[in-house]
Amino acid sequence: MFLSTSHNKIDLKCRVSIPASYRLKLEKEGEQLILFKSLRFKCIEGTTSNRMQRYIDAIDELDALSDEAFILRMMMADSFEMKFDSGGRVIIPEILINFAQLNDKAVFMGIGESFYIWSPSEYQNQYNHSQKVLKEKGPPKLILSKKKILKDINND
Amino acid sequence: MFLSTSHNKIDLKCRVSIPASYRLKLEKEGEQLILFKSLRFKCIEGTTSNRMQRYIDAIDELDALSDEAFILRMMMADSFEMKFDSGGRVIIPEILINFAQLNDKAVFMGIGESFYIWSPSEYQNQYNHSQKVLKEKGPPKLILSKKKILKDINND
DNA sequence: TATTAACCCATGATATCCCATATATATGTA
DNA sequence: TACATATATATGGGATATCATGGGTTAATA
Repeated sequence: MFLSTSHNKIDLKCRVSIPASYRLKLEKEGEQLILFKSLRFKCIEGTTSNRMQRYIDAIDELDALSDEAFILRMMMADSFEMKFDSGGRVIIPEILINFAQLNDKAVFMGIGESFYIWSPSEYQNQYNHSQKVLKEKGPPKLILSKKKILKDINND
Repeated sequence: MFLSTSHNKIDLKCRVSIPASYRLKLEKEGEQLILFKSLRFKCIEGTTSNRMQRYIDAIDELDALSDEAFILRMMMADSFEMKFDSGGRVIIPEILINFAQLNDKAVFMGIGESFYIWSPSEYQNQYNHSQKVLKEKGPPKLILSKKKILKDINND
């Protein structure tokens, strides 16, 4: 799983170290790293090639002319397979740098099956927002049982 | 997987570089590159010979006189097996150039199992449309199929 | 013979590789 | 606890390879 948060530097060649724990997960599973534009936030999302393959499979199951299929195709087009150098770094494509408005610092935020890469300021915004929601609404109820998760999924 | 987007030049000899990452995928799988008229959009579609073979197989399973079979056969008729030069370029057949209204620039858009080749202006239209849909409808709530997510949950 | 594809080599930009160094984390010892 | 040492991780920079592109020469075709 991709967990924990770290702040790494982006150098002049647009290289950035992927946190070692993330690399370890990828290596253990023999997976490639895919980076793409988040559909939800102004950040880059990272995940495994295996998971990306499942998005691709999902395209074939949709009406090819539907909006969903369209958005999925665009997501593929904004995705990149990363190569690591010997120091565990990747070069972030310019398109993604611009999209997430990254400069010289990147905040890695592990969220389980994938992770986000934020600019420090955008990360701070999101963090503040979540703290505010937490204060106003209280902590979310954790749904741990499978039965409840299934129910949620089927009610969406 | 065919991923990411790149804008390459079409030279006076109608040669264009196929993005290196696409070539790598084809090479790794020992596949030929097939180009054909998209059935849905005003663009060229590229895929592997293997996937094209599956289209061909699918025709045999259809009613031989059906419209579907007819359309698929038309697609075959306008399909071309590409040969690479030493620099990783192909010569795009004139029929396809005209169909997609290509001029001196081609936009390669990877969508997983295949990729599109657009004229810059048509690509821009498609891109704008997807951004509009994304803004209006938000990201698809559940992109992965329920079946697969249930499977994930039960495997955890 | 005219046209076009196939093949060859050149070039600038940029990614990749390699090695050195700094920083951080963990471990051992007093 | 405090400090020293070891290990792993992150970062910097220069050499090398690869990519996209241009252009010329030969081979096929019709």
